[in-house]
Amino acid sequence: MLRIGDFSKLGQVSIHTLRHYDDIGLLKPEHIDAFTDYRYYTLEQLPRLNRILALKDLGFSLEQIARLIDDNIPVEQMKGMLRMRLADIERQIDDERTRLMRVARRLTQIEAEGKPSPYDVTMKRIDAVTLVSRRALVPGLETMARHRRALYDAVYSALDSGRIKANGPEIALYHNTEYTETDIDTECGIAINAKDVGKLAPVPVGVTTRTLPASEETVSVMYRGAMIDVTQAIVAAFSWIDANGYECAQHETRELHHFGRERELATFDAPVVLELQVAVRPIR
Amino acid sequence: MLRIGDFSKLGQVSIHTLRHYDDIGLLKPEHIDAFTDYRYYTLEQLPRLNRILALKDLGFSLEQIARLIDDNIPVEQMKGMLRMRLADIERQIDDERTRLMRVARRLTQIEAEGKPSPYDVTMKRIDAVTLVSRRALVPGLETMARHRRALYDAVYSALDSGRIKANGPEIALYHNTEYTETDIDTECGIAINAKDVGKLAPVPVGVTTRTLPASEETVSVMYRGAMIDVTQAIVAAFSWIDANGYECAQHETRELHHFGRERELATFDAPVVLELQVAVRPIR
DNA sequence: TTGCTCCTCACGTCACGTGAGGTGGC
DNA sequence: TTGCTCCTCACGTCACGTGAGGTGGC
Repeated sequence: MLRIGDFSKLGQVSIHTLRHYDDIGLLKPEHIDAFTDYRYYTLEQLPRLNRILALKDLGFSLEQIARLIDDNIPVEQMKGMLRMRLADIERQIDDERTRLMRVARRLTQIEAEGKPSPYDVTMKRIDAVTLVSRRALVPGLETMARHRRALYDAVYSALDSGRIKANGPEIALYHNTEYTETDIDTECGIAINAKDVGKLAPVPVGVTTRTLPASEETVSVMYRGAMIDVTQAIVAAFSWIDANGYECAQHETRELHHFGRERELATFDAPVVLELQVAVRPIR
Repeated sequence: MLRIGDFSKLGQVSIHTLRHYDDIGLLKPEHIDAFTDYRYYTLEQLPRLNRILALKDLGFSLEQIARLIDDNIPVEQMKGMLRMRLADIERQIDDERTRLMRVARRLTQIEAEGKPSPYDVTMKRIDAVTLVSRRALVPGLETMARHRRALYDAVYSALDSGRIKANGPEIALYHNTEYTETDIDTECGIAINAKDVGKLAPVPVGVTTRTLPASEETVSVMYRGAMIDVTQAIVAAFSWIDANGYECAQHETRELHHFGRERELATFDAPVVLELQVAVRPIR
């Protein structure tokens, strides 16, 4: 009979670990002294301890190990658990590789620009939204504010005449596939509850209703500053997408006006908080 | 001002998470109502939340994130933390790949033999040991027991004449580089305390003292059964080494007699518990 | 008034590590 | 008798999740 200290040396585990395995019933000492409560192990228990450690090495939890060891489980089930483990590890390696790319990209960004980017990119899931909107080609940046005011006016008048309430922030969409400062294909809209679509009376010319699809993988950037400088954040988002092995899944960038209504801004220089979203997918 | 529920929707985090970030001081609400204790956030806090989430995506702990965000830390330090993170992730991917190999190997082993192997392989670190031993070429398995008895007799008589106590189990070493059943190059020894080397009087012919080096990466297999069948466990160990991308670092297999003294065994069929150890290194 | 939202404990997760305070064995 | 080994609580880790039980706001 071995005392816990000797058994722990043979097995290369801490005494505390052995006590823990006793507590959870994974490896009970062969005998416990009734007076001293000393735990006594036998040499024959060493292979069991080794089996536990070997399975722990493979990444199984102690609960899984208990199942793999105690019931002499059927071979098929054992194989099943190993296959699950394989899949888990593969997924985890994939995740870590993604992480690696992101960290590396952040590092090269700092090295290139000398300071960390003010734009932090995250990934989200987004739900589908029912959008009432109007779209137009804006000839240039100078006339942007005026054009968009007209677009939003049309959208809001459609909502008002149907007595429909907005169901989220304003959403502006940019449809150009490349960065441009002329002929900007812009859509201004607002989300409504899908059940309210029927309430829409005859709408102003050019106003349409459609559903923007949900997107499992969406790149999101929070922007805080003047409306007029938002292109910086758009550039940051696309450079992130490019550097991290993604591509656009839909050819549009969404701009969510968390700050409120664009029409109520004094100028395009006023500070706002908005969110850019681009639906993406991994390249191949 | 946004209530916690609205802020949590904008940021795509749970309310509980926001409360947690408040508790640890990572993201304090802009205002807390003195009567209701309601937390109120502002839109301007959204970019900070996003930065937290982005850094969490990179795998930083909340404590690290607090440092990366709060003090406007020097760029060099920021780069340093990113490089550390890179190294951590790379090491983790390596670990997972090792794990993957082990799980895969276990699966193919079961598929090949129809049942799980009775031998569980683990990796250990082992310390250097000072060994008093005698070595001989054993012509065949039939005479193994007799030859080894003679070897151990010589070793024990050396210890006895120097009044030295053993400092661990008996260790038998197999020096053959390949599996063989004839001319087995066998060494039988016992560990002593390094300080006792001087006490050794003139020793029997063939008995020598040397230090077995420590080994960071050692493959270990616990064996329980008859001495005579131990070759099965040796084969299992070497097949594991081969399948998991390792090679032997020293051309010897150690056999640790945890069960006691080989001389006191009635026969080589008696059940014993022993451990096989092979020092290894990753290939390339 | 009825839901809805928010609040503060408090415990659980996972596999132990780290003391605190005390006792048996040689 | 003195170290050494062992014992049982009990709390800490990490980033929250999950109730319990209660209250403010429209």
